[in-house]
Order: sequence, then structure tokens, then C-alpha cells
Amino acid sequence: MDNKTFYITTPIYYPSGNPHIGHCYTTVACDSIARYKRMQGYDVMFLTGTDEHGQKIEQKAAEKGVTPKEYVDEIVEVFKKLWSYMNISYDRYIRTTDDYHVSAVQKIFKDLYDKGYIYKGEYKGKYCTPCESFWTESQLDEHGCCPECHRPVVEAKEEAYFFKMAPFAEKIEKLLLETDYLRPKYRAQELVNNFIKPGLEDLCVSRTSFTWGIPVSFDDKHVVYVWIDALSNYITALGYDNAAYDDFSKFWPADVHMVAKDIMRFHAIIWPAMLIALDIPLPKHLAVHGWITFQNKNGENQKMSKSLGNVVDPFMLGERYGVDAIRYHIMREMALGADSAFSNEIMINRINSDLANGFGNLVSRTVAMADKYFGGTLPAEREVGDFDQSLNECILALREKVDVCVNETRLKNALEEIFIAVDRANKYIDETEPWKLGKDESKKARLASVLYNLLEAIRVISTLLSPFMPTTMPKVWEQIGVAADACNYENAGKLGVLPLDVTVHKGEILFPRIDMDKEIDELNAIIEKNMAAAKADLSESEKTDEFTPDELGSEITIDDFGKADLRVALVKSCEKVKKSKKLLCLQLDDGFGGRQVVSGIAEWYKPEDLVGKKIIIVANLKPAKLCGVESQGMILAADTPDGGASVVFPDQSLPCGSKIR
RNA sequence: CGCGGGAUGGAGCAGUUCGGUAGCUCGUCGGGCUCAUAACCCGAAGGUCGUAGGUUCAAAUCCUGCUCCCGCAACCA
Repeated sequence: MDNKTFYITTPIYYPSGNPHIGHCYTTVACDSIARYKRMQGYDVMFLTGTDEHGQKIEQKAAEKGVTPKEYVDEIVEVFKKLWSYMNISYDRYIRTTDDYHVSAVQKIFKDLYDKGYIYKGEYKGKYCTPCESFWTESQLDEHGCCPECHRPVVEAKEEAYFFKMAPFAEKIEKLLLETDYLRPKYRAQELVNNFIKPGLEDLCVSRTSFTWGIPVSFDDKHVVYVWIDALSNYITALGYDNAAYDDFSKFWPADVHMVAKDIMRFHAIIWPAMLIALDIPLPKHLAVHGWITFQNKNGENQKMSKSLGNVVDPFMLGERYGVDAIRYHIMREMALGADSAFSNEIMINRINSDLANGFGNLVSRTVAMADKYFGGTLPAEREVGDFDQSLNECILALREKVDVCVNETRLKNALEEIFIAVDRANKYIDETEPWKLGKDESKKARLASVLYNLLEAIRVISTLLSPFMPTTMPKVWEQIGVAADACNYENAGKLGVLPLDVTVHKGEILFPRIDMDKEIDELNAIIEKNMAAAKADLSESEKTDEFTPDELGSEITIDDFGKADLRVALVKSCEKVKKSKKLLCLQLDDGFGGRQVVSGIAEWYKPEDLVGKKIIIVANLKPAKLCGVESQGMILAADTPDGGASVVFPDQSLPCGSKIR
């Protein structure tokens, strides 16, 4: 027998804060697949870890007055504690601060440089001088200022190394469109059209503006910037370019990289490009799943966010419902690619109907009957009857069905298949009416057969379920009187494994039914408490930072001011700019025949709020296009403490075109 | 005309590859059962499959136009 291997990874998580249910999503899914593959006899490597470098970590650490390493050490402990709590069976945990990873990344970087794929160039971006930080357009705050200190940023450039992407475009396009690398496949078109067809931009892979990173070995002003550092973890953890491990030839290429959709791009394009450049075989599959969205009381979906107080604490949920119930719910709701809503109600419903009423109750009623009618031990006599075949066929076909789903990383469907079998077994009880058989002495053999068939069904079902719910299934085995080592993959494909005179042991309730109304009330109370706390936090920080006006700008002369031509204008009409969230398009009477101005205030003003009002505009600003609409000037508005904007309204009686000086 | 996804009984979804009686889970209503965690089983109600056309003997499915939602991109002059 050759030892088949299976290598599966989670992303390495960014420890800028404590882990939440979103992190559990990917990790629990990978864990279940890893456990399933181990059960099948594969030699499995399941890797997870943390991506610990970067500016944000550096800053967070500085805020707390600790070193970056001390800061991440603390959070990594929380991650590990959570994984242990969630029963995550990772084989290896990589930290990008591990020595072997650091030196391997330096070698990889140098290797790519020597091969000509990395070159020195100039990085252009928005720079905040006080923070000494570069930001991309999209990172800037709502006023186009630094997201950290909210002061204006300037165009600036710094020396940086770049990774050439162009040589790989064709191969990556083929990888996405013509292979089954990407799951779900329908995302491939989007990636190709958005990023490959317009031409891949070279990737900035080093920075000089912060120091918390892996130094470039041949140019120590620079640290390696995120991608080469983070993505390499998948190979350095196996021992690529380092001596810490020696598993690269054994496990590479990876069978599955599982990621959430926000980092799909990097794993679908940049990672393959890096591997091609390094002349390393590509991983087999990239499984992309959606986000958990949090459904609030009104049934609206919101992305999880700390300030909304809706971050679901996995420890709290586990305490209330049990870790396996959480694991089950996460995977049962998770569809490949699509988002899934998380709400207390959906979760409790799921736990009650599937786990408590369905599977838990099946075990409970079966064991209870064996206990009641036979004192726990079945007699050896048997009598085949109606419905036996139908049940047995369903159970015998189950393993194959689950195999297929797990191989395609469709865990939701795998669980669906298993619960079809649970339903079949529950139905079998009604069909065979064992309670009637129990009253008739002459039907004991038939009754024993019925109960035996049920116990066998439970054995197979619980075996296949054990990778998903590793804590609870051994309790089931205890109850149905089977040794844990008999609940293996091979036996899950056949019947007749339990001894004819099997003895059951009535035990605790596996999944207690949850009182929905009571539970929702309690959870809402917790949520409100969290929100209040979050709000208090927020107002706390407002007192210290947000109420402080932006620093005064540098001194200018009267001439400088005179360059700006400010005028009063009347809003004649106003409408939202299509395809934009923040833009309003205003038609103005400026006293000079009218003009059109676009302004990013749609979040705070409705068009009808402005029509008929006088406003102040910068009249001689160079026109620009926003979302394809021309804007001939800008309107004046003030920052509000809550991060909004308040348009400055002059006296309504001023005529249009009045100059402001 | 930036790219892509979506619209199916009260809710959430499958079905669309390759046209042929519209399916699942939850909920509702009625019935059965009593071994079981007031659980289980059966049945019923409830859908113009977003909209307007087209192709066809036949369209949720193929084609075209339109509306609305959601991501990504863009964007606060």
C-alpha cells in the first residue's frame, strides 16, 4: 500500500485583533476535510498559522507600548487557544516570524531577483508625512486623508522592488479558465476580465517606510512586503529553502488551499505567478468560500464589524451550544463561493431541527428502546422484514456520496447527504413500529432486527459525521455499544459490524434542544451590552482624537487665498450619480450661466435636501471627471465629529455669483 | 456602454450544463403515532420561476431588450 498524502491549508491569519467566528469558518472546514482524509487513510498535512508582519501590527504594538513581537505573541496565543477549543487538528502552525520562514523568504526573494523577476523601481502613492506611511487611494478616509491621523496626504514616491507579473498572464489565464484549480469555477471569468485582460500590474514587494518585516537580504533598507512573505508560508512550512522541515517533496503540490473570497485574487493570480517563477508545481485546488454575514433583528444582512457590536464570539457560542454544534452550523450553512447569513435564529433552528430533533433524537429513541425491551443487550435471533432493505441500501450508499462531496470541498452537501440518511432512519422507526413489536413476545426476533439495523445505521452515520463533529461522535459510539476503533472508514462502507448481541448504554442527551425565545432574548441582551460597550469605546476615543480638529494647515499668503474663487450658487436640481454610492450631481446657478458640480455627500444628503438652497462653491477649480461625470468645481462642506460632512449654507438672500473674500 | 453574480410558494435555497409533470429545508394548517430531547411519520395549502418579447410541439432552463438587488472596480475636486 502506497501512502497517499493530502496537504490542506488555511490562510495565515493577520493577528491585528482577536480571532472571531469568521476565522473559524475557514479553519473548521479545513479541519473537517483533514480529519476526513485521515480517516480515509491519507497521510495528511494540515497547515494553519499567522501572518505577523506589516505596518499595522507595528502601529498597534506601538499604541500598546510593546514590541511587535510581544504584541503578536499575545494574539497568537488566543488563536491557538481558540483552535484548541474548537478541536482543530492542525499538524503544523506557521508564524511568519519563525526563523526558518524568515530565512527562506529571504532566499526566495533573492532567487526571484536573480532570475530577473524582481527589479528595483519606484513606488508612487499617497504619503502621510507625520505617520511616515504610504496609503493607497482606497485606504484613505472619507476626506481623502490619512486613515490613521486624518491629516492630508501628499503624492510621494519611494524606492521599492517590484515583481513582474506580465510573463505569467497567459499561463494564469489558462489555469483559471481551463483547469479546475479555482472552486467555484464561475469566479474565474471575473478574475480574468478584471485583472488579467486589462494587463497585470507589477506587484510592489518591498517597503522602506516601515521596519517590521523580513529584511531584503541584499538591500537592508527594504523589508519584504506582504505577498512574498505571506504566500510563501505554504511552502516554507514544508521545508522549502529551509532545514526546519523536510516534507516538501512529500506533500507538495498542495491539494487544497482554502480561502475566503476577499483574498481569492492573491491566491488565484499572485501565488501561481510566484510558483511559476520559482519553477514549482502549482497547487491542485483553490477553494473559495464567502463571508459570514451577520443578520440583525430586522433581518438585514450586515458584514461583521466590531463597531456594530455584532462580532460573534466563538467562545461564548461554544459555551452555550457546544463546540460541535457550532462546527456543524458553520459548515452546514457554508456554500462554496456564496456568503451565508449568520443569525442566532438560523443557528438555533439548525441545531434544533438537525442535531436535536434529527440525529440526537434518533440515537436517543433507538438506545432507549434497546434498553426498554431487551435490558440493553440485543438477543441474537433475527427476523428480516419490510423496509430493512430500503434502509440498508440508503446507508450502504452513503459513504460514496459523502466522499464525492468532500473531495469537491462541498461540505454543506456532504452534511445534507448524511442527514438524508438520518431522516431515512427516523422514518424506518415509524414504518416498523417497534413499540408494537415490543408488546408481542413472538416478535422479539423481528424487534431485535429492527433495533440492530438502526444501530448499524447510527454507526455508519456517526462515523461519517465524526470528522465534522469530533467531540460528540465518540459519545454516540459509547451509547450504541461500539468500540471507537471499529468506527473507521472501512466499516462505514458495510453493514453487520456490530456484534449481534450488542449492548447499548443509555447516556446523556447529545444535543439538548434550545428554547428559541428564551435564548434569543438572552443573546440580544448580550449583543446590546456589547454594542453599548462599543459605543462607549467610540465616544471615549472621540473625546481624545476625533473632537480635535485637523491640524491647521501651513501658512499661506493673501495671494494664495486669492487664487481660490469662491462664489455663492443656487442648487437648481440635484440627483444621485448612477453607479456611485457617495456622489451627488448638482446643477447650479452660479450667476454665470450655470454649471454642474459633483460632490461626495450622498451618504449624508438626499438630493431634495439641497434643491433650492444656496451654497458656496470653489468656482475656478480645474474640472475633473468622477465616475464618468464632469464636475466643474467643488462645494464647501465642513467635517462633522461623527465623520460625516455638513454643507456650508450662506445667507439665502445673497445673489448667485457673489464673490466671497 | 468597467467586470461579475443574482431575482424560483411566507423565509432561505436547489434545479438552468444537455428545454419535457417545479423540488428541498424552515415556517403554517390538518392527520397519525407514542419508542424518543413536546421529538418522529404522513398529508395539505401556498409559486404568473423579476419583467417584456423571441425560438420551439414544449422554456425556470436557449436568445434579445428592460427593471431591481449584491459583490469587485471606480469614486468624496
